[in-house]
Amino acid sequence: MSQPTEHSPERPTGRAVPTSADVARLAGVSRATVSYVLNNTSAVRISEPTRRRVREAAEELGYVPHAAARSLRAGHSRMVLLPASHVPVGPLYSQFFNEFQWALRRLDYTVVQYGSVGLEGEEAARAWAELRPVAVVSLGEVQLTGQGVEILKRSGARAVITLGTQEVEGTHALVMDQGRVGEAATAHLVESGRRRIGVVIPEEPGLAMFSGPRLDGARRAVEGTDATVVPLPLRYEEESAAGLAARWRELGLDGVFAYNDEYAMLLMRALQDAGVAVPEDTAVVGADDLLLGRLLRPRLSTVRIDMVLGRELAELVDRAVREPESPPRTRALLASEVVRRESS
Amino acid sequence: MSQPTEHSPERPTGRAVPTSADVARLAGVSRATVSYVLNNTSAVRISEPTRRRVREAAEELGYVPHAAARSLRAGHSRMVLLPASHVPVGPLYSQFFNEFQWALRRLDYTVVQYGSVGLEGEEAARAWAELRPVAVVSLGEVQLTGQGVEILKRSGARAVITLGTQEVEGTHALVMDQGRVGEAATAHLVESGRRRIGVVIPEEPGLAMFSGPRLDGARRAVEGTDATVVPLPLRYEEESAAGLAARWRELGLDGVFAYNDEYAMLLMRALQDAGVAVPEDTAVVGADDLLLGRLLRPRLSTVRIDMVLGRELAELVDRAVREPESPPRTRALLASEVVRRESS
DNA sequence: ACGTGTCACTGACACGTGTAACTATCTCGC
DNA sequence: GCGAGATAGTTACACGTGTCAGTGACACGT
Repeated sequence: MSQPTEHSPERPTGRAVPTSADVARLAGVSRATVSYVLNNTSAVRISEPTRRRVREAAEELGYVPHAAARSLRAGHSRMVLLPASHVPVGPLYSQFFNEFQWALRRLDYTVVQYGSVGLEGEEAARAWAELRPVAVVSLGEVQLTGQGVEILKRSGARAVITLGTQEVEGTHALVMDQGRVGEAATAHLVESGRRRIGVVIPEEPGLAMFSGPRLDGARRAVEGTDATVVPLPLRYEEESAAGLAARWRELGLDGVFAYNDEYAMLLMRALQDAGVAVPEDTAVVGADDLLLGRLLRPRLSTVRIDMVLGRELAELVDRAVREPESPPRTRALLASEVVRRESS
Repeated sequence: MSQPTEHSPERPTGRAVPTSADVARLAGVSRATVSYVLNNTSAVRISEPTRRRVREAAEELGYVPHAAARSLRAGHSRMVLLPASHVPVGPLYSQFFNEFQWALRRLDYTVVQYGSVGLEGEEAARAWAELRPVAVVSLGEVQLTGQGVEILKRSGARAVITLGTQEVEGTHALVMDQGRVGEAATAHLVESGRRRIGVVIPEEPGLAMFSGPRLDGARRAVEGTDATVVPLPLRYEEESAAGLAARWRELGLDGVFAYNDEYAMLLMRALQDAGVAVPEDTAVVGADDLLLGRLLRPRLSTVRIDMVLGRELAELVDRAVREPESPPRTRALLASEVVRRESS
C-alpha cells in the first residue's frame, strides 16, 4: 500500500524471491553450475574462481533454496513427521522429546511436528501423507488404524513407528505397558498389608489411554489374593478431591494408587484435611517420581518409570528407514520400579 | 557409509506412489479433470458421472496429493512455521499452545513445528526460509536477529511474529514483560513490611531469559524505598535448596520471590526444615498459580500471570499475513496479579 | 592427422501439480 | 442454415530444483 519507492506492478511484496536462475544470471554461469557449486557435488569439477563467483552471487541475492522444489525433484525427503501432541505432558516427556529431536538431527533427518488437531484416524493419516515423509513417528495421541498405516506406506513412508499403549498392525510398535505401572504400585500396597485399594481414574479427557491399562494392571495385582480394587474417578481440582476424601470412611479403603504424583499430592492433602492419617489409615502411592512429591510430609511413595531414551528411538527410526523390508517388530517398554518413601 | 544390503536401483518399495496422472488414466479422463474434481474448482463444470469415476479411481489407488508439488505450483503455502521449543515448559504454556494451533487450523493454516535444535541465529533463519512459510512465529527460544528476519522476509514470509522477552527489529513483537512479574511480587513483599528480599535465579540453562528481567523488575520495585534485593542462585534439587536454607540467617533475608511456584515449593520446604518459619521469619512468593502450591501449609502466595490467548495470537498472525504492508507493531503483554495466600 | 582423455562447463529433461486458454459438441433462437 | 452461447472437457505451460548426457577446448601419445 504505502511503501515509499516501490512501483513494480508485479509483486505486492516489492521484489521477487530469488531463485537459482537469478544467481546463475548474476554470476554469469548456467543454472546447473550453480546447483553443483551450492550442493558441493563431488562428481563434477568446477574451478575455484567460478565457485567463488557463484557463492558471492548467492550471498548477495540472499538466495535460499526452495525445499519443496528440491524434494519434488529428488523424489524423496529426509523428513520425519511427528504428529504434534495435544496432551499436556510433563517434564519427563519433554526431556525425552528434545533428546529424540536432537538425535534425529544428528542422523541428518529433518524433524517436523505437524499439528493435526481436530483430525481423526484416516483423515489425519491422509494429511500426513501429503507431506511425503520418509518416516512417521506417532506418539499415541492420534489413534492410527491399520487403514491409516496403509495410506502412509503407499505414499512412500518407509517406516511407521508408534509409541503408545497398544500395538498397531503394520508398524514398528513401542508399547508402553502402562499396566505394569498399576501392577507394581498395587502389588506393593498388597505386600504391605493393604486390602481395599482405591485406584484413581482422572476425569480429564486424554488421559484414559493411560489410566485404563493402569487400572487393569492393578486388578491383575490383586488376582489370587484377598485384596480388592475400587476405581475412583477424580478431577484435578481441590473440590473434587475434597468430595472424594469426605466419602473415604464409607468406602472403607486402606490404600490408594493415585494415578500419578500430582493426583497423589492433591488427594493426600484432601485426605489429611479430612482427618484420614497417611500412611496409618491409608497408604498413598503415586507415579513419575516428581521432585515435588519428596517435599510433602509424609514423603510420597511413587513408581519410577524408565522412559525410552530419545537416542534409542532415533536409531530405531533410522534402521527402519534404511531397511524398510525388515518386518515390523513390537517391543515392550516401561520398566517401572516402586520407590518406597513414607506415604506407604 | 555402511548400509548392508542395498541393491535395488529402481524402487525398493515395490510399487510406485500413485500420482494424479495414474488417477486420470484409470478414470479415462485428462489430468486436468482430475485436478478440477478433487479440488472442487467452481469455475469449471464437470458432469456428475465423471466426478464419480474420478473419485472412485482416486479412492481405489489410494491417491494422496503431493504437498510439495502443490505449493511449488501455487507459489505459496499456507504454512505457519513454529520453531520447536526445547525449553521444558509448563502446563500453562502447553494449554496456550494447543489453543493457538487449533485457532490457526480454524483459519485454514497448516501449522508446522520445525525442530531446529542445534542451529543458531542466521543459520536457523535460513533453514526455516527453505520451507517458504507464509508466516513464522518464533516463541523466543531461538534469538532471531534483524539479519535473520531479513532472510525470512526475502524468502517470501509475509509476517514474522516474535513472542518473547524483548522486541526484535522488523517483526510484530509480543513482548512478555517478565519484569512486571518480579515487580509485582517484590512490591507486595515491600508493602507487607519486608526489607531484605531474596530473588531466586534458577541455574538451569534456558531460564535466564525469564529470570533476568524478573530480577530487574524486583530491583525497580525497591527503588525509592529502604528495601534491598539479593539474587539467589538455585538449582532445582533438594541439596541446592538445603544449602541455600542453611545460609539463610547469615543472609539476613525476611522475604523471597522464588522465581515460580515450583522453585518456591522447593525452597519453602528447605526453609521449614532448617527451622525458618514461613511467613513469620520469611515471606515466600512464587509465580504461575499452580494448583500444587495451594496444597502446602502455609498455602503459597503467588503471582497469577494472564498468558496471551492462543486465539488472539492466531488472529494477529492472520491479520499480519493478509496485510503484510502494515507496519510491525510491538505490544506489551503479561498482565500479572499477586494472589496473596498464607506464605506472605 | 587421429584417437583418447581430461577439464569446465551447459542444455535439456523430469518431478507432480494448478489453471488459463482453447476445442469439440450440442442446443436454441431467428 | 447459421451465429451465439452453454456444456464438458483437453492441451499446454509454469513453478524451482537436481542431474544425465553432451560439448567445445585443449593436451598428449603415436
